[in-house]
Amino acid sequence: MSEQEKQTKEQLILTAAEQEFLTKGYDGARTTSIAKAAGVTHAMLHYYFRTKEQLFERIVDDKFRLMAQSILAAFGNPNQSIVERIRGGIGLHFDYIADNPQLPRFVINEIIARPERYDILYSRMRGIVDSIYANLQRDIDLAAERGEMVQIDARMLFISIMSLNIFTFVAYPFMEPIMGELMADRNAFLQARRAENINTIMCRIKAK
Amino acid sequence: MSEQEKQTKEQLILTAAEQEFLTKGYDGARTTSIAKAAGVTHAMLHYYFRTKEQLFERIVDDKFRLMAQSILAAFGNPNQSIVERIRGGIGLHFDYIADNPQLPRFVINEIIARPERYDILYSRMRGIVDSIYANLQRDIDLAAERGEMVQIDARMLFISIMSLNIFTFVAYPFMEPIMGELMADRNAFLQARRAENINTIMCRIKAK
DNA sequence: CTTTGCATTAACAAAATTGTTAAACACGAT
DNA sequence: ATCGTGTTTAACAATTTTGTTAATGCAAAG
Repeated sequence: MSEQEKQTKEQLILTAAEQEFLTKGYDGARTTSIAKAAGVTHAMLHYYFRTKEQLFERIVDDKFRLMAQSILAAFGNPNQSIVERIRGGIGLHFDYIADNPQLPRFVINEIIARPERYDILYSRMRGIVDSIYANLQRDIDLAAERGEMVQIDARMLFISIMSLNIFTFVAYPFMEPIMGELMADRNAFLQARRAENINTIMCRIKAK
Repeated sequence: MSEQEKQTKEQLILTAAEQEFLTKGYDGARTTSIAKAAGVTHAMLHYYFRTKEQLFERIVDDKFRLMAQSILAAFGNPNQSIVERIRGGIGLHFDYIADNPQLPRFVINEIIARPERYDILYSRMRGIVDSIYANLQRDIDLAAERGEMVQIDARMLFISIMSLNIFTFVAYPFMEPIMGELMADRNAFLQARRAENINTIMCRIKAK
C-alpha cells in the first residue's frame, strides 16, 4: 500500500498546489497553505518536492502544455471547408477554455513575471504556430480567391478569436458584478457568449 | 526647499511603486525593491507611507479610477449617429489602453486576488455602466428599427469591444515571441490591430 | 524477528521581508 | 544662536515563509 499511499499524498499536494498557484500565482501562493489544503504537514510537501520552485514547475509544465494543446486542437482540424473549420475551431477553443477558465490568466501572468524562463517553450510553440499559420493562410487565400470569404491575415484573425474567447473568462470576475442579469446565470451567459464570438468572427470573414 | 524635496521623494517612491506593483502585483512587489528603484532608503518608504499596504492603496485607487474613466470616456460620447459613436468609441478605448497597457491586467488580477475589497467601487461603477448601457441600448434599438444596424445586446457588444481591445495588450508579451514579423514593429502592429478591431465590430453591427 | 527503505512528524534553522526606533541632520522662524 | 519641525540614516526587531533534520513509524523482504 505504500506505493498507493505515496501516489495519493503526492497527488493531494499537486492538486492543492495547482489550485493555489492558479488562483494566487507563484508569489501569492504559500507552501504552508498548500500543505494545509492537501491535508499534509508542510514538511511532507518539502519531502516530496524539495522546494516551492520545483513544485511550481511541475504545475507550470502541465499547464503550458495544456494551453498550447488548446490552441492546436482547435484549429489543426480535418478537411472541412476553411470557413467551417474556423467556425468549428472557435467553438472548440471556447469550450477548451471553459474547462480551464483560470488557465489563460495564469499563463500570461507567469510569462510576464519571468519571461527568461520560457525561452525553450517558445521555440517549440513557435514551430507549431508557424505551421498552423502557413496552412491556414494558404487555405484562406484560396477560399478568398474563390469568393467564399474575405482576404485576411490568418494571425490577425487568430488574435481576434483568442481575444474574444479568452477575455470572457479572464475578465469574468471583473464584469460579473457590473453586468447585472446578463451574467446572473453563468451557463446561459457562456452559451450566449460562445454564439456571439462565433457570430462576430463569421461576420468578419463572410464574403461581402 | 524642504517642501519641494518632500514632494519629490514622495513622488519618486510613488512612481517606483506604481511600476513595481503594476508589473509584479502586490505579492510579487518588494518594498525594498521599490525603495531601491526610487533611490531612497527603505526606511524612507515606511516613513512616508507607513506600510506596503497603504502605499499599494494609493496606487490602486488611482489606477481603478483611470480604468473606469477609460471605459466611460470612450462611450459616453456626443451626438453623432450611433454607428459612428461606436466606431469612435472603439478607437478611443483602444488609444486609452495603449497609453496604459499594464492597467487591465493589474485591475483584473487585483479584483481576483481580493474581491471583497472592491464592493464599494462596484456600486459606483454599476451605476455608471447601467446608465451608459441603457442609453446605448435605446439608441441601438432605434437605429436597428431604421435599418442602420443590426439588433444587438449593448452589453454583449461592449464585451466584444473590450475583449478585442484589452486582450491585445494583456497578451502582448505572450504573443510577441510566437508571432514573428507580424508583431516585430510594435507601433505598426498596434495600428493594424486598432483598425482590425474597429473593422471586426463594424462588420458585426452593419445592417445586412 | 530483524533489517531495510521509504513515509511521517515535530521541532528547529535560515532567509527574506516588513516594520520600528533613536539619533543625526537640515533649515527656517523666533 | 537656538529652537522646533519635519527629514534622513543606520541599525535593529518582528514576523513570515521557506527549507532542514533527527527521531520515529511502519510495512514488506529476507
